[in-house]
Amino acid sequence: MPVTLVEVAARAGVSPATVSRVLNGNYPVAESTRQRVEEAVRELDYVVNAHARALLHATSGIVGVVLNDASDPFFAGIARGIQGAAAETSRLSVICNSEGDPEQEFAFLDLLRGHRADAVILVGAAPEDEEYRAAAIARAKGLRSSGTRLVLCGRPAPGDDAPGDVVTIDNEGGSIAITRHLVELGHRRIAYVTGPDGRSTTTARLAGFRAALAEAGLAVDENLVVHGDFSRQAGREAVERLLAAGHDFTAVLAANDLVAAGAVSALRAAGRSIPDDVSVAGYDNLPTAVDVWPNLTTVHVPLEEIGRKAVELAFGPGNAQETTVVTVPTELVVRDSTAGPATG
Amino acid sequence: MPVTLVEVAARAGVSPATVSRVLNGNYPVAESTRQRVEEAVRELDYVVNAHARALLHATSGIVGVVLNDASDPFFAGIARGIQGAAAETSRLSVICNSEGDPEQEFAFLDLLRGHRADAVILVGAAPEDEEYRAAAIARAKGLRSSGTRLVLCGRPAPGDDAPGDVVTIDNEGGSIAITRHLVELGHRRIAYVTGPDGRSTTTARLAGFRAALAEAGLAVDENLVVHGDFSRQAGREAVERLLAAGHDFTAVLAANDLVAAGAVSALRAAGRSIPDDVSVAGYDNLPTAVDVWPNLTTVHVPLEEIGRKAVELAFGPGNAQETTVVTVPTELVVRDSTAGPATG
DNA sequence: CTGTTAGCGCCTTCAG
DNA sequence: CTGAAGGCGCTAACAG
Repeated sequence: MPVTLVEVAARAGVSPATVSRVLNGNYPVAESTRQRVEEAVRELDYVVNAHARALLHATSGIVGVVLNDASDPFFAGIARGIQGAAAETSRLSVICNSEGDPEQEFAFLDLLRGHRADAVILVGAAPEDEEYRAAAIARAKGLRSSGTRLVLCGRPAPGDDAPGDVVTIDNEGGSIAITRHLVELGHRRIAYVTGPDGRSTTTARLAGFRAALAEAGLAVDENLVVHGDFSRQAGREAVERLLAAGHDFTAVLAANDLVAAGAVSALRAAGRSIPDDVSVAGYDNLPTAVDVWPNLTTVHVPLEEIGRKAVELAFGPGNAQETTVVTVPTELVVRDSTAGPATG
Repeated sequence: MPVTLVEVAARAGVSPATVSRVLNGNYPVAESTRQRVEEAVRELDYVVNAHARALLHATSGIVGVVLNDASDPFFAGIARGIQGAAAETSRLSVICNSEGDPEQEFAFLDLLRGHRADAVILVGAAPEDEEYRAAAIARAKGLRSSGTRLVLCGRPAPGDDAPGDVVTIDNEGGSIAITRHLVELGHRRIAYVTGPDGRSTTTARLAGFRAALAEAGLAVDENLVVHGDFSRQAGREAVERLLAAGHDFTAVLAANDLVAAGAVSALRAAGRSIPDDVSVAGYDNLPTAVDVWPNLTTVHVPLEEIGRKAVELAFGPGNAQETTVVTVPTELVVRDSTAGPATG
């Protein structure tokens, strides 16, 4: 049904080859011919068929972004950076929500491979089990053999031999910084509401927490370490459980700002004032961190920059076999939700 | 570079057609042959070329989503609904951020047309000027002539003759409801921080505000109507300006929850307590509405449902010339940020 | 049940 | 500078 190049050629009274040359502009065409063709294009409202073109070039101009959930501000921030950078190379970004389900993730990877994506950027923490790792490596190899570049974003490489560049976040460093901040304020009993178990991000942030406490000569009370996912609700429920169990703590460190926001509601509902009774700290410095009252102390993660970096790696010069690993730094942001513990 | 169907055929010792039949499964093939083919596919790690396929079918299995900014929770919510519904019809969603720039929006529309998208869903308020309208209608016709379905989401149809189904939000109704709520609480001097000027959503919500006040026999003080965009910062700045100008008001109605969150910070910074000194109400019932303290009274907009509806319309039976318009209802959600004005 | 043939829409030689 | 021809990878007839 759509207009084809042949029809344009007929209308302009030239051969299809000439139309193609005008369209691509990379070949000499007489000015008068060009004008006639351009007019025909306009009159017929012709748009080239991207598939026919992709079939010839074995490339598609699309960048696949596979992430858990684009409505989560963490992923949204990275996706935003990717889109911006991809658009600058005039490529279309395709965002795919895997809902954190490895099966869906792999399905999207195959789909994207079928579409001959120029690059696929896989965003977010990875499951840490062996089976997943093996499958991920296989997928990575498959993508490369199809000529699709792969960049991992916010997760470590699945293995040394796996192809694909990597943009990781200094999660452990940020976690150390914010834990130190609490310790320096005088907190000794700090609750930690982590992300989902067995995910690389969770592990790294938790490791930072433990490292900072160890450094200060403080023991970790395992009763105060609660698992959840990266949602408000998880934060709320975790703190409710902690409170119900009668555990004693003067600060809550959360896996991210959403969790922290949930923690804040739970504490407030229990009549604890923040930061006077309990300090709360988040992670990621999501936009909502300043909606929460008091504004959250958190760790800034340069989300958009991470996305841009990923695109840079995908299409940068290091187009070869080597895999580049970039680690973006994080930075402590002190706001109003943390203070010294109540004396006594 | 990628493996082709012909190579698979050679490996399995059959003809390309047979491989195709195995792959598509819609044609009888001997069990033994099928197994040999499947093995070859596995060994070679073959994935069909989606472009070659699309070239035959004149369809691509992709749904284009064009919106201002996927990291904005309003758009993220709708996009989420679209993705879910599109996935159920095993179609890939392509999200494109236009940054609210009509030119980019049109560029994406053309791009998507070139990719022979099965449908394009255009999300968000539209500029209200004539020039844009004309261009939008032209694009809509172009898409239809290429066999791409168009659905408008959160905006009215550009014209009676423009093709494309529409999912609109009852913005005016929601605005009336929340304004009435404030009036019933006893507020008489209500500030309104609107969205960007000349956008359909802004106009509808403002109209609702005016209608509800008129209904109550109240005059609108134009000094209290301030324009901004749909951001926290706009909310903060608008309220700062209102305060600086010494205007007197007992409630702030915001264009959306982000703006309301900004308004809350500005008020708090000025030492006003909410809702005791000033009531604040938002719109959209974004996730962050419950991060703000006090939790925001707002108007619920069923974002995901809107997205799902849009996909339904795109691929539903009403596949014909007619354009369907669906208006989704909104609902008042009363939380803690609104109360009666301080007496005196 | 399986192979052969033609062609989707475009671009890229190769001639003219 | 322009046209004709072949083929990218796949599938839908048409034979067998």
